[in-house]
Order: sequence, then structure tokens, then C-alpha cells
Amino acid sequence: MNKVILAGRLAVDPEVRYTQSGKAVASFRLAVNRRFSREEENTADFFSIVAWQKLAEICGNNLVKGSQVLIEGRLQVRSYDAQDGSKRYVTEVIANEVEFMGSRPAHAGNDYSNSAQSADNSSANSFGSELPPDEEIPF
Amino acid sequence: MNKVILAGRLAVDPEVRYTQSGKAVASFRLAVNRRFSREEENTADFFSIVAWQKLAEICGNNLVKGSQVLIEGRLQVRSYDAQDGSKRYVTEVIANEVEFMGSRPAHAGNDYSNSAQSADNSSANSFGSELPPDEEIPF
Amino acid sequence: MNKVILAGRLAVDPEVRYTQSGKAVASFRLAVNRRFSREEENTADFFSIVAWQKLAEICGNNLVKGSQVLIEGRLQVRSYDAQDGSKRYVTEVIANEVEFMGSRPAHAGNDYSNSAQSADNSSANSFGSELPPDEEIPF
Amino acid sequence: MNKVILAGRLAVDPEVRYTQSGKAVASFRLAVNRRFSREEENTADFFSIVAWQKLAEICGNNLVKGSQVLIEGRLQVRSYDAQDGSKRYVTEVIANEVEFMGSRPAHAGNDYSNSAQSADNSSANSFGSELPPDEEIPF
DNA sequence: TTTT
DNA sequence: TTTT
Repeated sequence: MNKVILAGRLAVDPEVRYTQSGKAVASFRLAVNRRFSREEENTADFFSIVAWQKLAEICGNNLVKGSQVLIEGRLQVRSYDAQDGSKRYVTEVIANEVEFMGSRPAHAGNDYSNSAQSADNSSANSFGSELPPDEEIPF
Repeated sequence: MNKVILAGRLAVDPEVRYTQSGKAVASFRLAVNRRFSREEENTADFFSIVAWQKLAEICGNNLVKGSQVLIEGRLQVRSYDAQDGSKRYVTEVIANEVEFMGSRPAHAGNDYSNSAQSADNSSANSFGSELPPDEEIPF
Repeated sequence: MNKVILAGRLAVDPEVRYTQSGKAVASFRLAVNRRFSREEENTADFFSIVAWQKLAEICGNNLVKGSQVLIEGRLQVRSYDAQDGSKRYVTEVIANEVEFMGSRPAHAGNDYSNSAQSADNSSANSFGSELPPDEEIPF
Repeated sequence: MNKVILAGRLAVDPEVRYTQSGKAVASFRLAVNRRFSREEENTADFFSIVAWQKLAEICGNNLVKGSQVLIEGRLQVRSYDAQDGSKRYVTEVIANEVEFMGSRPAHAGNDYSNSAQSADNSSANSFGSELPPDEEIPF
């Protein structure tokens, strides 16, 4: 069991990239407000969200900075080599579902459909959210 | 909404420390196995878990390296200053509940009671799991 | 571990009642849309939600039919005697947190604050969400 | 968002049945202990769990009365006609994942493998957990 | 109707 | 740096 559920707003537009084998990968930072910080209402934590394949494309096509979303996924640690040669670790949320919520930023002219899931009836399914092994991640 | 649920085993014995004001803080790394990695069964992610106050003490008294637990909490980013002066960020899970599960490591001679929650009837409550502001965290 | 997370809209205005000992209890039905039922977009499940004490009052004061909420709680079975003398069982979600989300019904002139939790700093805490034993529930 | 996570023990052996079209359906009641009921340790809630297709078969082959499991799924209401002609409703948890946990009942001579998920790499996938429409459910 |  |  490794489950994460976050509700928040995109801190940036999502970036969509492609692996060598052509899999789409979307990534963005999500601002999640802390509760009950009345005095300092705008205290938030920022988490890195990653979506794969069909879900990545849905995110790229439908979300912008400011979009309010509900995300279900799992925690994952990714290692990378820092510029000083040392190994560094980042903790990311690999999204399985991204549900678009009520209020949208005014400047979004997008066709918000409804709700997305990495597992759907068509081509993609929930393995879209798996980290494809033996491939460099393009970020 | 900021919710994390993890099931795994302690990679180390928990460390319990105290803030200046006397609040207990437990921390440990949790190994969470990835599912369906049959060939490579021992692939796991390691996450940093933090528990506060009464829950910290319960963890310190009842858990050891290898203990199997079910943790409910929230994700949080904490910044600290690296030895080279740069700012570094770590993502941690602040536990609200720690449920002790079935199998225990053979070498644990502890008196495993039952199940813990940061909110209970006595002195502590669910704010035990909040990061006490204006205090240095002792790790 | 007994955890439920639902996002949906109130199917009715919440009803707030009081137990003999004066504890507030709010109840309402929540409509949760099923995903990916494109043809039949308005297919929903309806669940019974119950909130206690301070959280009950916050719900009564801030939610109306149509309000979009994110609820965290636990499943619970309650038995009652049917009019034909037989025992009947209902499954309810006892809310711990109710987060008010983006879009509100146009007719709501309420002062939507922010987000509520059954555990807070003031009088109430997370036991507000417990079923008070030895008391008849007023519905 | 419609998510349920339960940890408990099977109150009965799972029953596996088949729909007209040959889909497997497993069902059983799960006993979930309430926390902090020290005096009355054996207070539990009993929930109806349903699993479909490949996950149903895994449950039928690996679980018995007393098995300790961690279940992830979604809440669903199902209507049926009572013997007196009236419509009756039951709330069930449709399992997406069933994780077998530590302690097993002593009398279980089964070959407990590991962990199951309704979405896997082979034939079945996460739609195994969907209620197949236009088919009578065999219980 | 119920599990440890 | 790592658990079974």
C-alpha cells in the first residue's frame, strides 16, 4: 500500500516531454494549502507530480497554472546525479488519477472535459502511470 | 486534502529526540515494497516518517527495525541548510496514525500493544502530529 | 485502518439535530459521480454522511444542497429497527474533515470560510467525529 | 474521487460465483476493529467486500476466514428486491487491490503468494473491478 | 450471520 | 544509508 491523495492548484503550467520510446511524461508542481493557518493563509507545500502516457497528455491539454485538481497516486523516490557529482534524491507523486475540480483560472480557454484516470477504456490503462524501466526519464 | 497511506517495514530503529520545548519527535525510514516486481522482489522505496509527541513515544517504545506498520499521515516538505551553504529540501510523511501489523521481527522483545493514533483520549491529541512552529527541529 | 475519501455534491441541505446530551449531529446524502460513464453522465452513487459536534455545526452553517465537498472519514454500520420489527443496517460515512470546494450553487448566500476539520484548536477535536456511546442518535 | 481503504480480517471464507458471461465475482464480509475500544476489544464493523474477475479468483484461492487483509477500493450502493417486494439497498466496497498481510489463521494450508491487484500485466486489468453492466449479479 |  |  502506497497511496497519496492531494488537492491543490498547479503552481506552473504542466510540462510534457517524451521518453526515447515515445511515452509522454507530464510534470508540474502542485501547491497544497495547509489547513488552519489562518494568520498565514497562503502557507502551502509544493509537491512534484508526475503523470505518464495518456494521463500525461490529458494533463498537458487541460491543465494550466492555477488549475484546481484532486490527485490520487503513489509516492516514489527518484535519484539523479547532481552537478557536483553527488547523488541526490527527490520524492515525487506518480499520479494515477487527476480529477479537475470546480474553479478554473480565468485565462484558461481550454476544453475542460471532466475527469481523467490513467486507467481507461481505450488504449492506455493504469500502467501508464508506471515508471517505464530501462529508459531515461526526460527531466 | 493532503493524505498519505503507506504499508511497509522500518528500515532502522526509530530515533526519538526532543525539541527545546520538550516535544518528542520520532523519525525513521520506512521501506515500502513496490508491487509486482516479481523478478526483483526486493525493490522498495524508502520514505522518511516523522511522528510527534505521544505518537513519537509510542513509536520509540514499540517499533524496531523490521517492524511492519501501516501509516496514515500527510506529506510535508522541510527545508534545511546543506553543509555547502545551499538550501536543500526533503519530503517527509508526518504520521497521524501508526498501526502495528501482523508479523514482527523475531528479535523484538517488545511489548507490542495494539495500535496508536496521534489523537487519543488522554493528554495528546491530533495536534501532536503538527509541526510545532518557531522551534528548531532536532534533526 | 478504516478510511473513506469522497468528492461530490450534497443531494440535499444538511439536517442538524442534537442528542440528549446536546451534541450536534449533521447528516446529508452525498452524490458522487461515477467516472467514465460518458453516455450516462449523471450516474451517481448516493452515500449517507454524518458529522458530529463542531464539524456538524460548520456543515449546517456553510453547506447547502448542491455544495461541492471533499470528505474524509470512516465507514460505519448502524443498526436500527424497521417498522416491521426487523433489524435493518445502514452503512454511513462518519466525516472527520469536510473541505469546501470550488463551485458553489448560485443560490448560496453563505459565508463560505475555508475548510473544516473535526479536530481543531478550540473546543472540539477529532472525537467530535466519534459516535457518542450510550446515547440515542436523533435520526 | 471515491476511495476506501480498510484493514481487517475475513469474517467468513470468500464465496466465488460467476456471472452469466463467465466473470468471476468474489464476496465476503470483512471485520474491521474499531480503534481505542480498550475495554471492549472485540468491537468491529462488518463490511461487504466484492472483487471481480482475476482479483476475485485470487481472493478465492488465497483467502480464508480469519485472513488479515488490506483492501483498497470504492464505495458502491447496490439495490435489490427484498422478498416482500420492496426495494432494499446495500453499500459495498468494490475492491481494486487486496494485499495479504502478516498473520494468517493457523488452519490455512494455502499457498499465500504476495499481493494482488485488479490491474495487472497479464489478461485482467483494473476494469475487472468494475461492475459489468447489463448482467445479473449472482448473489 | 460474523474476524483476531 | 536501508526492511521482509
